[in-house]
Amino acid sequence: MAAQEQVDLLFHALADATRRDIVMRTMQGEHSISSLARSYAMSFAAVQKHVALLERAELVIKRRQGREQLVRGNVEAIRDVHALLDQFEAVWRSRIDRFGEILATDWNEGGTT
Amino acid sequence: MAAQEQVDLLFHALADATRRDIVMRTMQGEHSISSLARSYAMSFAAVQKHVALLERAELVIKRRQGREQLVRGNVEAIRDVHALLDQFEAVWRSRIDRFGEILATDWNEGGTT
DNA sequence: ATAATCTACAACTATATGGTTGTAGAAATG
DNA sequence: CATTTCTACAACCATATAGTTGTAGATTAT
Repeated sequence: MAAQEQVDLLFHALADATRRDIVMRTMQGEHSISSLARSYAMSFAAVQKHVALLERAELVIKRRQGREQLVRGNVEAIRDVHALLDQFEAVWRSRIDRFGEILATDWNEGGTT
Repeated sequence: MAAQEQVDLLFHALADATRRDIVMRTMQGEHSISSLARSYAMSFAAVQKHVALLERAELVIKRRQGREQLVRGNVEAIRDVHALLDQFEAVWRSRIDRFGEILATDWNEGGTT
């Protein structure tokens, strides 16, 4: 899969509150799909679809233990997204540097809100 | 709009290569919708839809200048996404701290790759 | 004044997505 | 061994999305 498609998938996977919650829970510790499914007001199959999408986005990793699949969050993928956002910010910063807009530094840049 | 819906929108807006490119270009400097549209192999109306979605996600800001709308990137929204990702990483870190897995610290944590 | 450019949106189409129900196999439990 | 639990996926439906074409008004250029 091309890099851009993987990036599409990463952001798309996080564009849903249920999936974000699954990632958050599995960052804390491993969960089976059934135990995850018990937390959401939707069918088991729906949760399973969410987990499958998260796996394709490499935001979670599954490992089988007997009849159960245990799911754990993958912090490396979060760091990948982080790095992409850093690129956006770097472009914005280079714009300020280029124009040398002194007023720009008055924009609460990284400061108090 | 609820906070979670806005987060959905933010990640969804970034889940498309064309929209990411629009954000990147407008982080560098203001562009009219027409000048943006000339960069992509799709209709003007399609690009306009993308810009509208980015505006709803607050990733870009529009200002009218005569008959043109000038679009500029909004780094604050990028920082909002950043902060969300930091929360995921914080949860992952607290898991490591809780278990006190010494081996975990050998995982190139924040170090050389 | 007229033509060109820019923008906005409606209506449409094809595809993708989110969730459900149903079926079925593997493993754990009693 | 029988039952229960867990998982995987197909087929379906309703809704959302991505892009197109067409129409129209506002602004700028000639």
